[in-house]
Amino acid sequence: MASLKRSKRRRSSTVQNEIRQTRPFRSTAQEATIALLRTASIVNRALARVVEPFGLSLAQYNALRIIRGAGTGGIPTLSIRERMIEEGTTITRLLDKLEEASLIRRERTVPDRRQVLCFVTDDGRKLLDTLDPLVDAADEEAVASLSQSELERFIDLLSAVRQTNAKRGAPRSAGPGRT
Amino acid sequence: MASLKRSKRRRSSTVQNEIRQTRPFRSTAQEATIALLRTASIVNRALARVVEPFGLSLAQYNALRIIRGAGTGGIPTLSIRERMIEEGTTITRLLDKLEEASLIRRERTVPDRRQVLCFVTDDGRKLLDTLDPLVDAADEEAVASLSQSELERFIDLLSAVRQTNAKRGAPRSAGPGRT
DNA sequence: TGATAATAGTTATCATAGCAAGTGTTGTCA
DNA sequence: TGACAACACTTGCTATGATAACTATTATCA
Repeated sequence: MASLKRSKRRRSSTVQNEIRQTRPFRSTAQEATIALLRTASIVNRALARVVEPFGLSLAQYNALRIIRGAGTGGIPTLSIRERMIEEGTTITRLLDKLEEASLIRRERTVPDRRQVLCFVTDDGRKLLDTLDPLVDAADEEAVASLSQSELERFIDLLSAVRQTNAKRGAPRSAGPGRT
Repeated sequence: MASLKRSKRRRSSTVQNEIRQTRPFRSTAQEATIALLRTASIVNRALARVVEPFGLSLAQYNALRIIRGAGTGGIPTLSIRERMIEEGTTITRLLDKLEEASLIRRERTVPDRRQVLCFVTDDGRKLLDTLDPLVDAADEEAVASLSQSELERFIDLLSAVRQTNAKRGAPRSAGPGRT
């Protein structure tokens, strides 16, 4: 995967060619947001196609991984939601499905009976063991056109964009939840 | 909006802090795809909130803009779909809504009665005239943390990612449809 | 200790996305 | 010219996401 030669790239944009808009983008900012959304949509579907044959949506797979990542102590429902890619999503039904499929198990906590802790089951762990290498490969493929340094630059730029938008609009929990 | 000082940024990742995963990302590629999806999700919702008060989803707004962009000649239904951010989406019902709201009008073409041309109405144009500056502002805000040169770099990187993924997975029409 | 607020989830509602199958129209070609 | 393929949507179905309202439990504090 040779890194792209784009050192002298003309500022006439590829998204514009792809979308074939009659008039040019009204601003570079607009071009960037559209490129971002479009790219994410494409990558999202590519990844979704990897896990769907196993009966999971991408969101379910991510939730399952988050639950496994929490270890033997389990993780409360809302903590999962905070860590999901889509932050606002309704987590309960997603977990219902995972529980129906015996991939996780849930139980109310002892001192605080409001909380529900989630644990991955052996079945869940087994499924993840199967899926992880496939998803890893898909991740690599998705960004295969970027060199390692481009990748890091890419991550930095994305972080910067998130940081501006995290303040207003997508409030995240403040305190450092334990993990 | 001064561009961020990140010249010597440590490679310990912000997404990782945000998502507070117990174990680190398994690869830079994984970190990048998650950062991409998460960032897009945040920006998507920020933009959606701008147009929703006007009764439009972001997808509807985009479709409406595409139709307007086609000019007085109109644009066939499937050409709209090709240019949408979400490529696979079912466009018919989306257009139904726009037509119900009198923002567009549709008619079968004369020689080829399979096609349905879409035109923006005066109401639609008026609504866009109201929305455009708001969306423009939201676009600028979404990427406000990036300098102009960072923006262009960002767009380049996104283009590169799309190009790898466009081949397999998200087949786009080949020929240059007229516009 | 009893009212009120804050937490942690759950449920309801509605709109949209994704996929697949169906319909009507045109093109191709024996 | 008649069958079959290709095209341009359209419709049905299921699942997911966004919001908001609701329930149960715990914390606060006069």
